[in-house]
Amino acid sequence: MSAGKRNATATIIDVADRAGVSIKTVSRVINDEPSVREKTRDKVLAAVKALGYQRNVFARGLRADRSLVLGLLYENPQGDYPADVLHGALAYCRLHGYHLVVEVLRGRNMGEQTTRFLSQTRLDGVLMTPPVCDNPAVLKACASFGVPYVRISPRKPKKGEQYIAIDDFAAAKEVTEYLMSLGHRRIGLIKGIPGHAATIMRLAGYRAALEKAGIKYDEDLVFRGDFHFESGASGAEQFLGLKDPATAIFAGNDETAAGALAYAHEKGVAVPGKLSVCGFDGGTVSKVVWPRLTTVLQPTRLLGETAVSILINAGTAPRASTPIILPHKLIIGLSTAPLRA
Amino acid sequence: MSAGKRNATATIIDVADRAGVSIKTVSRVINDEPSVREKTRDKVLAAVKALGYQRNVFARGLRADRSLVLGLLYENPQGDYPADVLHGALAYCRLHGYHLVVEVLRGRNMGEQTTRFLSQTRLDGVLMTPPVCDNPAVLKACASFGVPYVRISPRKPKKGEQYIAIDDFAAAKEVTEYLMSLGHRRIGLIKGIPGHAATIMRLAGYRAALEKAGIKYDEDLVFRGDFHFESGASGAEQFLGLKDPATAIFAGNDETAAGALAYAHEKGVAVPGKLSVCGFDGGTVSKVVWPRLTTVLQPTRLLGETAVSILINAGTAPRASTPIILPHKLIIGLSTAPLRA
DNA sequence: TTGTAGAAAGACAAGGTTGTCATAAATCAA
DNA sequence: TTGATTTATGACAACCTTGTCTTTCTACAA
Repeated sequence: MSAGKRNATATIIDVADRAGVSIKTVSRVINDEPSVREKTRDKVLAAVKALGYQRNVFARGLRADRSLVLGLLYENPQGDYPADVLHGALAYCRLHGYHLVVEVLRGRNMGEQTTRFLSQTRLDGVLMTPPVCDNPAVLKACASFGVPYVRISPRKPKKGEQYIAIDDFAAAKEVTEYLMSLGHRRIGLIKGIPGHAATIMRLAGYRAALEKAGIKYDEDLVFRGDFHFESGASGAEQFLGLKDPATAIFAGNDETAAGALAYAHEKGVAVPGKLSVCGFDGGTVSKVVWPRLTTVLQPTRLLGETAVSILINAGTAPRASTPIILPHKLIIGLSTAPLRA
Repeated sequence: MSAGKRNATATIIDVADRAGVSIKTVSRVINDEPSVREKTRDKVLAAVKALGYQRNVFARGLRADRSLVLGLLYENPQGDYPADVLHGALAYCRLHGYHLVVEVLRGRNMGEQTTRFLSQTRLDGVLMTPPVCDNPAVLKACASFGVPYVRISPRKPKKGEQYIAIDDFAAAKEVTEYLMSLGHRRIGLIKGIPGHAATIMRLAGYRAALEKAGIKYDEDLVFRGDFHFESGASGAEQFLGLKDPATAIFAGNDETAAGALAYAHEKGVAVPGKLSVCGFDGGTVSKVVWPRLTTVLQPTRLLGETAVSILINAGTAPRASTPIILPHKLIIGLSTAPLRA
């Protein structure tokens, strides 16, 4: 605790006095502007160091209309995904002198929430994860404030927009093909929340893999989940109760897979002996369950880092309008095994 | 993306012009100061609304030396704990017009990192979780900036300091007593990272419970863990390999418990049939493993909320110097069962 | 009516920085 | 050396609020 008046920090004027130059020259040195003699620069830097001078962010922000602060918007605060994005973003921010303020958007009026958020903090940019990044009101709010944003895994990328994503389609196809390579033909898919880009693309990848292998798409083997544990158990229940039951389950994410796993344990169905289970995400959940999950490792931290790098370099770098697709990786765990006849 | 100039927002001058009053009067209305006629207030508010005026945070911060921004410092970005604290804090912040900027401190020079952080962002307060909150350099840095802070579960509370914590001692005692009530006498304890307040207090609670029950403290039944999955497996290995093996394991946290669980599954030791396992935290991990863990639910979000409330009310409320101990709760899962002879 | 107290409103400065423009110094060519 | 050109530096305004102090208005008592 210990309240108390903020320490009087040295101002640019103090530095100028001590260095025997004008404040403008100090400003030039601090901002790495040209037209400063080396000798002068040294004098100023010495004074800065001696006084422990730190630029006042408010004054700077007021004058320059730049805050050096970015925002991170997301909806669901649970799980590793948002936290990892946050920490990736944070790491890159720190490296470049930026800071990050986070905001969780909830409920119906996300547009208003965004407006309030943006008007209260003058952010230099915003990054957002699904499903917030697919909310038109949120995007509109950003646009109306003229705040640049980068979307992570958006559902419908706008033309010319630079966004970041992984190839959910390819990843899901890989998983499905991997399961088929183990001999599985009856593969149950537990979908994620309807409408999510990930849900849609992963379903498409799953279907593409089946089709390529000449396996007929069976609606009984698709369960409408919600990325949560319980839906994994429900999905497993459906798939295992079929006349021709599934021998493998591809869950929408790790948590769902954990649910399926738990149901199997409950019913005495051996994993991976009688049932193979795959997850998606590669976070903590996939590592703490038993048996350790076969899953797709998303480069979640990297998503955050890259998003921030785009925002920060938006001004300088020539704006490439290509999406950045980051690599995923199929992690073979202990929850999948060859089908036994 | 869509870079571009920030939208020209209305200033206080515009509002004053439109309302036909001076800027100072507008300022008074905005800040809910007295001495404004109701009629005038209405005029001003109408103008504010019409123009969509939003106070410029930089100008305000520059003049008032208050940022309405709080900081959250922590070290280990993994797991539910920091994320939950963050979201609790965030919720309270939003309710009171504050924002939250997060910073992860890593490595040796946390003091310097804190100094840099504080000088770059003019925070109105800082909250921190263990083990950052026990780092003297960090505390010193905060003090030298005159930034008030609240520590969550500090190891050695300073006299008169208002901090927040749960009663780790009592919680650990409860867990141990619960296990003993099931008939267990050989209870292995997997400790957390040495030096952490939680580690120390939980060990003490464990010992106190044993002592009270007249059970001799056995060093073979204490394993030095680190709050991670692997140490759970190692601990279980040690305990189950004893001549007189443990029949129950009390892990330092849920992740460690998951490790113990996995080891047991691996070796075919039935849980809870042959071995009971308890965790600590009550987060996602405890719910996704099978069987669902018996654990201690920490009010993690509430810790964050309460910490922020203390910071925000520090100026106004009469500063109570009592620590705030938030309630924990023993959650009986499916990973514990009576000892079978 | 006059005087007075208190409430309401305003004028002005200050806060620390950066942008614009002007000036001083250094460099170079003739 | 002189004049022209480039480079380095400085003076000053502007950014948008809020704090201090002053002025105006209102209400009420004498």
